[in-house]
Amino acid sequence: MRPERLTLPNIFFRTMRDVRVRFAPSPTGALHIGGVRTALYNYLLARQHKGKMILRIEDTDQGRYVPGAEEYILESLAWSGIKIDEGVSVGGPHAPYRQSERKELYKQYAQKLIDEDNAYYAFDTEAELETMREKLKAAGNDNQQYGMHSRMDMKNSLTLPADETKKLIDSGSYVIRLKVPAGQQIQVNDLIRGLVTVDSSQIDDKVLMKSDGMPTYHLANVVDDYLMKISHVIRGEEWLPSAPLHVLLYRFLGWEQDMPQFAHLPLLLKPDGNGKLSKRAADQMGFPIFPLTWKDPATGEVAKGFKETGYLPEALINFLAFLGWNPGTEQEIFSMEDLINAFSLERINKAGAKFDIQKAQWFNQQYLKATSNEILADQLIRESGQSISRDNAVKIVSIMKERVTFPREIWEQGKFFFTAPMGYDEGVISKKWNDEAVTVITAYKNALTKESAIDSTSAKNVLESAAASVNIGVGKIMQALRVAITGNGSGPDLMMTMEILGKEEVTKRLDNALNTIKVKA
RNA sequence: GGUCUGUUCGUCUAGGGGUUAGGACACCAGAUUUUCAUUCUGGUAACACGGGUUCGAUUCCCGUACAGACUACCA
Repeated sequence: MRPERLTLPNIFFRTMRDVRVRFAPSPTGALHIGGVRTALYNYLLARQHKGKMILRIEDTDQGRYVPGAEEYILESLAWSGIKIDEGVSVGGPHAPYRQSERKELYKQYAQKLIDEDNAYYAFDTEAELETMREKLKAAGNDNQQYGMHSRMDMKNSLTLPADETKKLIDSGSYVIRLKVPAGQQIQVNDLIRGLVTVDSSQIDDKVLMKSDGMPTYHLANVVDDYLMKISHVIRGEEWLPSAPLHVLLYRFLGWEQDMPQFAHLPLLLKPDGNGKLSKRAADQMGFPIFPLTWKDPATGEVAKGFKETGYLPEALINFLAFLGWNPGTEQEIFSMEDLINAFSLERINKAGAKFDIQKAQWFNQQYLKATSNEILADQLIRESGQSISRDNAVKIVSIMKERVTFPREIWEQGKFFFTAPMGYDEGVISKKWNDEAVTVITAYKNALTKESAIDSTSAKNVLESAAASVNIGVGKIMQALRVAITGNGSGPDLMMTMEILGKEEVTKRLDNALNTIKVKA
């Protein structure tokens, strides 16, 4: 039996409460593919329960703000098919949704914590903090943190006389730290991992308000989740260690009854070795890590996205959904609609998932094959820049799409549909371009000239009779014929290729091949 | 180092006290195909280790190992 992850009251609680989830990235660069998955799981839960998906921008670190990142996040989610019900760009009842614009809001909650002796002012310099850590380390202390073992040795409103404290506060340079109580077992009931218990001695007196007046993630996230009536916090596993701190904050703020449920997602790991998926790892393996192409405004460096690489959003989403979750059936192809119906937090895995780009390619191929010829034909006409009839475009696409992983490969590998070969595959020439081939192809060309037009059937019939007339099997010269027409040793159905090319073009190319390719002695 | 989390084929995973441990990707082989691809069929391949509990453990418990995350006035 699976371990019990939901207690009965929890189930009751969840069904009684409107599902409101949020995706809360910080605009410090391009959205990582793992972030897309986190957003996806949030979205799936929201849609399944007819709830709301909220996008909140966590830009409390002004130093790390990257221009364009927010727009990038919006565009990436839109491309992925993840729709935002409330948040930046769409607004909503809890606006603003950008934390920097909510700055004033957090102060009162920090003040409440101070008033109730659950937080305090601290004035230590960076150097003093460093000294403290070193001292604790030298003394053999296991955790070198600003907390119950060290706070009374530091420069803060707990240790300084009231008048000096006031002076320092008035000077404006201070932080507010949480006063973590001693000897408590803090429990987080994680929907994926079960009950996680941490001793409060392991939690340090985290900074809640920074000296620039901005809240840290911990405060802002708890305040906003409460104010925005978030029902489920679904986020990456890297947040699990700080979840007890957040529980403490909810408790001190008097919001424990309304605290959201937590679900900490397993990490996305790099394909080889260990460690979490990074841009560096992706670069090494030669696959994208961002949904859309991203140009770093600081360095000018460009990172190609999944979209630009040729991934279809539906395929990427399907693939991503299965990294850490599965429906428990043998169905693998899931549309967004299917995912919304089938998704459940209970079936999310605990262990990290390695990012297997080959599986992503397989999904892409499945979705490409399922895409209608008409849609792909329009794309082909647009992207190839060639003037071809829609009829022919549909034919090209229908024989090419089975063979490729990405749509662009249809025209990359089908160049010969538009231009006569500039050269011929050497390997095929040396093996297959012999007297027999020349005999049959010459006979074939002559027979073709007498036809008024060709389609794949007549092309084949004519070829067979031409080959029979010189007593040579068709099979022996097929590759030579292909190379004469396309320049390549392999490709889609040759008869259909000839139909698309038309009689004139085919005979022209055969002539050309007959004239230029020499039979090896 | 400390805290937390995790560990089923190479990868994503199903399963769960007695199973031939299932599927998918990848890989290999065969069939089909004029070639390559597709498609079809088949195959190789896994319960990290050690102790318990039990008639029986891959499944439950405890350890160990390994891995990861966190350990900022970053999120």
